[in-house]
Amino acid sequence: MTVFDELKARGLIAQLTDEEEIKSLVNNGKATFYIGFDPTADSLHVGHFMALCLMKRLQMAGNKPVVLIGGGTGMIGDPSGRSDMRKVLTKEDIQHNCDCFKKQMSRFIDFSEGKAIMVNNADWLLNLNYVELLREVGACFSVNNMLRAECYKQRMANGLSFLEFNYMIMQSYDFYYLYQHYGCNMQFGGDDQWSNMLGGTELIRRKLGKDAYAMTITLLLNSEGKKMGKTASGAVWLDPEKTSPYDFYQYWRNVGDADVLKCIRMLTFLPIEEIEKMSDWEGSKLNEAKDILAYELTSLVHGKEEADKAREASKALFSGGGNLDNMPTAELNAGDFSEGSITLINILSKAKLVSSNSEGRRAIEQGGVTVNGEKITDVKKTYTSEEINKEDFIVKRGKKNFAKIIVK
RNA sequence: GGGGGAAUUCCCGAGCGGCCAAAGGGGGCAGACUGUAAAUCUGUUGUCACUGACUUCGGUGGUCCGAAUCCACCUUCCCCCA
Repeated sequence: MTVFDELKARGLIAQLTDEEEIKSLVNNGKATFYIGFDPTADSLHVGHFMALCLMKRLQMAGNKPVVLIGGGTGMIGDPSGRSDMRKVLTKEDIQHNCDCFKKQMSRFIDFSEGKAIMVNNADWLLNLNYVELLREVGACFSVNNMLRAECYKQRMANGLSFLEFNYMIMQSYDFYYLYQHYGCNMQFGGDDQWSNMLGGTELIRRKLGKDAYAMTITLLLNSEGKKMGKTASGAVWLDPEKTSPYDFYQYWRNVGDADVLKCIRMLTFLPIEEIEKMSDWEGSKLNEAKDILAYELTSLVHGKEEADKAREASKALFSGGGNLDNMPTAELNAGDFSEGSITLINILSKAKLVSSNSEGRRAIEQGGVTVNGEKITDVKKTYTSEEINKEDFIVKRGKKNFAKIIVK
């Protein structure tokens, strides 16, 4: 199966400018393509992961990826898919984030000589001269057309600043620049980037009379139409410091029935034939698919060893048996005890199982807290360090939040 | 530049000078049911030393015994006119 057909079969492709042309470029390893990453945080998250996978797939087929870090565009902020303005980042923040991105990406993409390159659009955007730019590319854009773009429409209600309005022009300029300097003939991006990307192909056509192509990746939405990779407390990060491998594993272990296969198809590198076999799994059999999904992704992102640990811990906690050594652990020290004992509420909050004492109290009152399998409903319950260290001391809040407590 | 309107808790959104930690919905959390799923039902959802106290309604001052609510100024946003 060709790369292109594979992408298609996995449902990764959302929109294309020219299917035949893109197909032939990509399948023959003739594409030099770029994907832009805005350095709005100090870690990549699941949304970026899709793009990284796509790059990897295409790189394996002989195409050359250009990773564009938006050090320059990051100073403007992309209004696409947002109803309010982004926080304006400082130069220092952006630089820091760029550095973090580079480190994480190197895990996935082979940046060795001639295989792939990484560029930062700050290098050319920041030196642009306003009037020159207006004359050079400003004339190629129609405000009428821009305002018709979906990404701006959504913002018209709440107000769109001129700063953000220019984002499309900057992104288009990037493509134009990369085309000229690196022979970059294709741009990929999230589906929400479509109009920005078209701006680029259009600019290249007008300025250079050449064809360049754009393709968008399907946004990974769950069955309710919400972006996946987001939890109530924020994104699911690829950085183990921000989202532990265990939590990462659990996130995928808990996807809804309706979304498992889609996720496996779009995010893992399992052969399609193997995935097709799972398509008639139902009911509790689907739980196996969830385990496969969680394991595959964790091992792609954090390595096999971490994936094994996360799987072990999950087995131990949810189905009994197994190895408890790898479960999330919280350490207490002598200072946490007063008069030789510590309240259960304090343990909960030290282990970060709850975010405030009030929440801990509530959890206990509602029967949501278990210590070594025994439900505790006494809000004032206390423990001594001997009791905690006697054997494994497992505190559980709700069904899915565990911590092993150790006193040093 | 002129005129009008808005800012409330995680989000949307109600809010009479005291009965306001602030209606309702969404989301979150917990319980029941399950398959670590979904749906449903119930409880809960500012903080703490939790029958009490403390801090919150864009910001700063003021009026008042008492302010989310009234006044002044400031900030930000929306709408109409130019």
